[in-house]
Amino acid sequence: MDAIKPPKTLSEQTHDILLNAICSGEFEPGQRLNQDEIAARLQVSRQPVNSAISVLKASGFVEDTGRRGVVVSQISVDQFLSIFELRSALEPFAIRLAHQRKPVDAAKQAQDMLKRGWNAVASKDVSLQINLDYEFHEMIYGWAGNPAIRDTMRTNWNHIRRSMGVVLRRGVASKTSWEEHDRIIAALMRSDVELAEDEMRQHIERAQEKTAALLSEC
Amino acid sequence: MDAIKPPKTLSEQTHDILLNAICSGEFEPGQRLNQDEIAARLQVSRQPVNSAISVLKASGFVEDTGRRGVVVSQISVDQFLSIFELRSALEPFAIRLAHQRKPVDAAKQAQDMLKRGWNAVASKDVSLQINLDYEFHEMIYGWAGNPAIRDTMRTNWNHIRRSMGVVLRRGVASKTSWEEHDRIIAALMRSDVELAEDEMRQHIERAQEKTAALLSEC
DNA sequence: TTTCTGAATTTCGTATACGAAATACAAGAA
DNA sequence: TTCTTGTATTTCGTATACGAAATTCAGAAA
Repeated sequence: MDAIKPPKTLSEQTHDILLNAICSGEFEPGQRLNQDEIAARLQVSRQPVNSAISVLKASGFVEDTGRRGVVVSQISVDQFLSIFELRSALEPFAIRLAHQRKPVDAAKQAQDMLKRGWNAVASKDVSLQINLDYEFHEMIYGWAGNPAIRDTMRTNWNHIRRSMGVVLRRGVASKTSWEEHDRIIAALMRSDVELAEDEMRQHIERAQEKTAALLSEC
Repeated sequence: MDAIKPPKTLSEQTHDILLNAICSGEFEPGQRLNQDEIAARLQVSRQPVNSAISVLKASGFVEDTGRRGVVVSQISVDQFLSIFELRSALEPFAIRLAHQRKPVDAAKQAQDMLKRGWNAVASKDVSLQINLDYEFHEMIYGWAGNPAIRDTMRTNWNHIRRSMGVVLRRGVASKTSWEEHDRIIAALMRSDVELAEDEMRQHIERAQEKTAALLSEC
């Protein structure tokens, strides 16, 4: 029997809500975070808000102004590119590990995942597409059996989400993205690691190019 | 003229002190963190302590017991191995980037760094050796010009420090480690990227083997 | 003796209070 | 008018207060 977990604290809930607001684009880069205002809106005292902001500051989603309070961090194109550069090394590596360690029901998981992805593309629901894109990659990290890779990418993903939202909202088709996911899985299931790694590398590079072009526009 | 920076808040100072206590091994894995006790010892109220602990929890250095308060996270051998697996992909990649982007005074920086490293080996000062080992690798990340890699490794490094302390305190010579650093720099300065990458890969693997063996002993 | 039970204690999360520093703004000087 | 300067307001960080939940432990029941 599982132990009963205590429910999330107000501080944690506040953190999650703020993080999501930032990553979904609801709070724009540069926007000031006023503790009183947030506390009032969430119907809590300033204490959990202050605590949540400390965590956000430590993970780089907000930054000190040097003056009063914090603002949502800017999405710098350089930072974005550096994350994709990191991914271009890590994700093919994860594919290699996944090939060695993937569970027996990997094919089944993959089919399910891809199906949900294509449904999202059909539905034109942008935020669902972003979430499923992450879920796809996290599935691979899971197969790779390396928690350090998963944690690293989880943090970076939130930074990417902020940029992706901008891009996808501008109507860039995520159809090609899921075609690439299809091919990655196909190669992996055929145990053609070299090809799977290469498809992944290209997938990342294409996503980077598409996004960077749009980011530098605005 | 540079702007005057506000001094670190008590919350941030408390966080830094606790993080260091955890990573240096002063606080052992499993040890309970009592907010009142810490507050009294640091001569602050519980508020900054609570805030600091929230940040430590988010970054995985402490974990909820499900009961009351938090404890220092266990150093799991699996987690340790996964970080080194991550490094084995990232660090050679960083070398490749560093080769392309290193600054003109890289050779000078490297000589200085290596000299300080060898002095530390001679001095037998364990914590200095650990710090300089990190500084060496961070120098490479700096040359690589990729902030995402640097941030990723900075977080993971604190987890590594906890394990390294155990190993180095048991008298494992860090002499070989600096010999390897020497060879990495030599290859990089000769622009032999393939060799430099390979030396780095081996450096990581050897460090992993040494540490893992000792970790599983205790 | 050992096991159970519930009151006392501890210790957390959160609310509220307070002082300090920054911003906003109005009134006077140029 | 525009610039300066002193004051009121805002808003942060931190201290303190308080209620709730978990732990501890003394005393009763077995």
